[in-house]
Amino acid sequence: MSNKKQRYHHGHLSESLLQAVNDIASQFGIEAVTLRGCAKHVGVSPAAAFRHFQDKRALLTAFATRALNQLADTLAATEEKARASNLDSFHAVGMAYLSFALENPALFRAMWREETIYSRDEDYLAAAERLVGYLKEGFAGTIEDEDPNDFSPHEMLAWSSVHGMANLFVDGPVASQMLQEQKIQLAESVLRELKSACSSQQTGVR
Amino acid sequence: MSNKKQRYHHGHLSESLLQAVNDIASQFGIEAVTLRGCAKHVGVSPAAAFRHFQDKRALLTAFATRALNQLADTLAATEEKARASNLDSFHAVGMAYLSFALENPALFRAMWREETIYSRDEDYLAAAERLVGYLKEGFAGTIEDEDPNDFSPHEMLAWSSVHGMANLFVDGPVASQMLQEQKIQLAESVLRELKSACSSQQTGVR
DNA sequence: TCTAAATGTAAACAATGTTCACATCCAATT
DNA sequence: AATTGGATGTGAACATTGTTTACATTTAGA
Repeated sequence: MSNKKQRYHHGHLSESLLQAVNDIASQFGIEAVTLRGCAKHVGVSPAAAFRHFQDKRALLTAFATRALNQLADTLAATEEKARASNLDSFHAVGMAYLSFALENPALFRAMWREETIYSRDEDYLAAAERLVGYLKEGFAGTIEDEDPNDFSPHEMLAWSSVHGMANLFVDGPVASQMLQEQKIQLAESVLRELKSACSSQQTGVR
Repeated sequence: MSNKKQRYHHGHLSESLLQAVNDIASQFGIEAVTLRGCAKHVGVSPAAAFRHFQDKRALLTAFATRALNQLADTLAATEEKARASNLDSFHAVGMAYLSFALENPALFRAMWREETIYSRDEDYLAAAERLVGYLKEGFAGTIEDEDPNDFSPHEMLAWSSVHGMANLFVDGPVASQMLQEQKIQLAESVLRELKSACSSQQTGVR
């Protein structure tokens, strides 16, 4: 009778539902995430989810938001560590971005999938803004930042490369034909090339 | 009484279904594509689709395959034209890739979405192989190609940048904050930076 | 012309997202 | 402490979707 499972109220349902999304998406892919599946995974009735999320789409939006924040956290920590250790923060941040995608493909896929989320959602937008900010900062460590409100070609090149490589490593023909180890090595080389490309004629860095 | 619509047999159903996917995906997004919706759009019963495609997933696979081939066609034509006109084929192919994504977001999104297709499908793999081949060729026009069976850092950098930029232009925060025109201009600049990065013979930085 | 294969239809099923009326719990006020 | 209102969870129901099955129609070739 003292079975914890029997409690009528869950306590942390919205949190647990997000965890369920993560578990299921990690194991079977985002397409396999189902509201009823998440509810069952948590041990709750399907309708309960609607007390915490307006929609399935809202749930996925929250999931994407959390993914963005998680990545931003990682990048922030990485940058700080690199800066403290006097290392190449550009390289470190780029590799952190890639590692995140490789280690959390489900999160990475969910982040920008605008068709399955409410991309106008306030929290989502804030998280996206924050991530973009960190990226600009992180890359600005080695790239001149002419206009902080706009993308310079160098900035765009840097982010595009890292983002594109992450995508190609997670989905696409490259993904299935290379081992994790090889991907990381290739990424290291590419980032070195990229850095020399981005820091070439740089005017001034603090 | 000679109403065409009344014919029992459609004639080009599989082709029409793919067109329906394109129409619906272009207008409402891939997530909105539904087997029944496609059938209705074509004026046929839902079950009819299963005479031509084993699955919804098989239909989407065929759609992705066609997208890959369409992009490969475009790139091939672009490269040939550029080469004939003695233009910068690297730049031309890169821009063609980006334009395709911008003009056909539905096709571009479908291409590599491994979770919604049978990525082991024979035709799909062949189309992917073909596209990758054209990319390597196109980029090989200005990039040294050490090993045609492997990605050199330069090749990977080139494809990653273009692919990443395309993704950021179609999905993500950049997508909604820039006009088509600005995107293209930025892409031009980035490609110029990229080319000087890729064509410089600086082997082994550091 | 006749028949078999190809192609389409209607009806049915399970799974999913979603809603609604009701049940249970928690916390603040009396 | 008892009460009560709001928050949270349940079960039943519904429309939609993917999919299968048995049957209907057409087409092509012997």
